[in-house]
Amino acid sequence: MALDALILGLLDLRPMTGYDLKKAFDGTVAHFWSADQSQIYRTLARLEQDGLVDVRVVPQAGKPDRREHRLTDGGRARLTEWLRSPLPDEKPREPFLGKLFFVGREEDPELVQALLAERRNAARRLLATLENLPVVDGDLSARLRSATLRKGILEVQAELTWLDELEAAL
Amino acid sequence: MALDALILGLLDLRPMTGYDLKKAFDGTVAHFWSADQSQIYRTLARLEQDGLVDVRVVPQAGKPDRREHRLTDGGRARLTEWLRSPLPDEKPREPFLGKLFFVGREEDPELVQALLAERRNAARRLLATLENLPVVDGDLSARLRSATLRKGILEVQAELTWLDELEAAL
DNA sequence: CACCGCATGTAAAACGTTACATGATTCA
DNA sequence: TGAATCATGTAACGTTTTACATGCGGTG
Repeated sequence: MALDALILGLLDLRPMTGYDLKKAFDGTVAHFWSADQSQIYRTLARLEQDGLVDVRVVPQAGKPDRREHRLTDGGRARLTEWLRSPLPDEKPREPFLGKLFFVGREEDPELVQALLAERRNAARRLLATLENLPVVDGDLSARLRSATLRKGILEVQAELTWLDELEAAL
Repeated sequence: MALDALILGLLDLRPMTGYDLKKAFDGTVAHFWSADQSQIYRTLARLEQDGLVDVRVVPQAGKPDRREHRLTDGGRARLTEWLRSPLPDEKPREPFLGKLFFVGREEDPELVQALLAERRNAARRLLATLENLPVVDGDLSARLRSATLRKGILEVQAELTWLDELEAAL
């Protein structure tokens, strides 16, 4: 499962609590994956059971104890295995395009405009978010991470261009 | 659920069997949605139970009867409702970017090359598929459908460009 | 005999929503 | 002072998706 591997990958960067992971999903990797809290905690529990991570409880003053998860050797092996496995087929899921594909039947040009406008707003918000994520320049790892971000940005920009073109054509 | 709505949308174009729908998912709408057979049949059964589609059995010579599904008034209403509902948040799921994000830890430039090459092949195949899909020019509906396809094509092309750039930079 | 057209069934894995709990701290 | 937010986590329940297997009557 990809979520397993992504969690392992994040924990390989540094040990984290479930809470930390949630923030990582909402920040660093938001442009290619999302996961909600309960999903993260459940997965973490399973990874622990499977011996891929272990937990160290770190007391804090004035805050709940941190349950820090870190990779075991088995976890590192699992991550490597995933990185070397073939890519799964993509299965796109784009509700926006789904709507656009069928919205013509409503015979309502304003509805089309509204749909495009809604999407444009979402795209702009996303672009702003991505542009605020830190770009670090450094070794191979850092450059690859930046590249994933760059791809996200290019994609949103391409979408905005496409929207311009489409709105002009209608 | 979006799959419900997409099936309703397709059936609104013309009545279809589950089998026809599967082909539609693998062809016409492949660039923004995928569904497997069992999922389609199960969903059709549910839609029928809910009174959103009904079935007419059409005998054929030398082949199993066709179970043609067509929209009821309720089904059309449901489709309209979906088309007018707000867009859900996107939750990206891109295993490729996930791997790229973490693959640096393997300290293996060849592995990176292989990953990019694998992706490039997939992108090229996808581009070929999309370019072979028919583009119809006509009324609003037709133009919107072409636009979804155009977006798919632009996206893959942007990805190929990004791959060029990235490979050159490494 | 393999494949097409057409479907059914079942189980497991994955994902999401909602609610709850607790002790700081910050902000109006 | 009271409300909101942060930091951390648990739990129950429901929905979605995936994977895989099976059946049957043609046709080339």
